[in-house]
Amino acid sequence: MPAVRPVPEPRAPSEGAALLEGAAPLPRDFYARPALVVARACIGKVLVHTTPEGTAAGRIVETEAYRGPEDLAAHSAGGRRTVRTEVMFGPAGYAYVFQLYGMHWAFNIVVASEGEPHAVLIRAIEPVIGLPLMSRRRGVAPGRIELTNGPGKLCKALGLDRAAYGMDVCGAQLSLLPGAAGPIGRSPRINVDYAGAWAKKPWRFYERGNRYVSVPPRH
DNA sequence: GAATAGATTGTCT
DNA sequence: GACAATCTATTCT
Repeated sequence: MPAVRPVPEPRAPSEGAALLEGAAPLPRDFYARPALVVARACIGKVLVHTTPEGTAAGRIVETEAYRGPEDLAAHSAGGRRTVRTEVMFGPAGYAYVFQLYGMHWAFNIVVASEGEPHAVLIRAIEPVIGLPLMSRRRGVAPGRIELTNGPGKLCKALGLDRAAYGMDVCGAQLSLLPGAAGPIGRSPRINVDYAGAWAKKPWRFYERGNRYVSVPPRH
């Protein structure tokens, strides 16, 4: 028996399909709120991305808030405004996608008000729709947590890359759908040790007990 | 289970 | 030219 974290079963495909039919995307004002509020509110919501290959979606189970220019862990630290960070300075509800380590992509949603370069990083999802598509993109069997338990992995699974930079997250191709969350935990953000005191802030949110959370929280 | 190294490229100094 | 909001395979214990 593998080691033990509580294991919610993945939603049945029928449940996912029903979810897709009924729900309207969360409106832009969902994102136009403080970063910590949105980061927490995103837990349990369903991130959906549709491409010519098909639709894939998952429940968000882990997020992090980034709040430049003060936050030294943010790419917008110190008000740094470049081609890469530009979208963060615009209105809420658009995608900030960046590449890291030369080969992985990470997906964020711009939040707060225009001119405030804040974003919420989506770090892990629990697959809900398009399991075969995600499995094919990742080269990982459906049902394995390695499908989507990390920022780079979920981007690959959902087909999110540079093409999604600046994309509207309130649109037909890319959106969040309503969803409920279980108990929510907090911890410091992952791999931002370079940010000094800012690295210690408990700005990571996750659904407690969800096996898709990328880095197992202590307790 | 834990620790390590290697992959690989856009972005910024 | 350095390095990154990571992932994987491999090599220990």
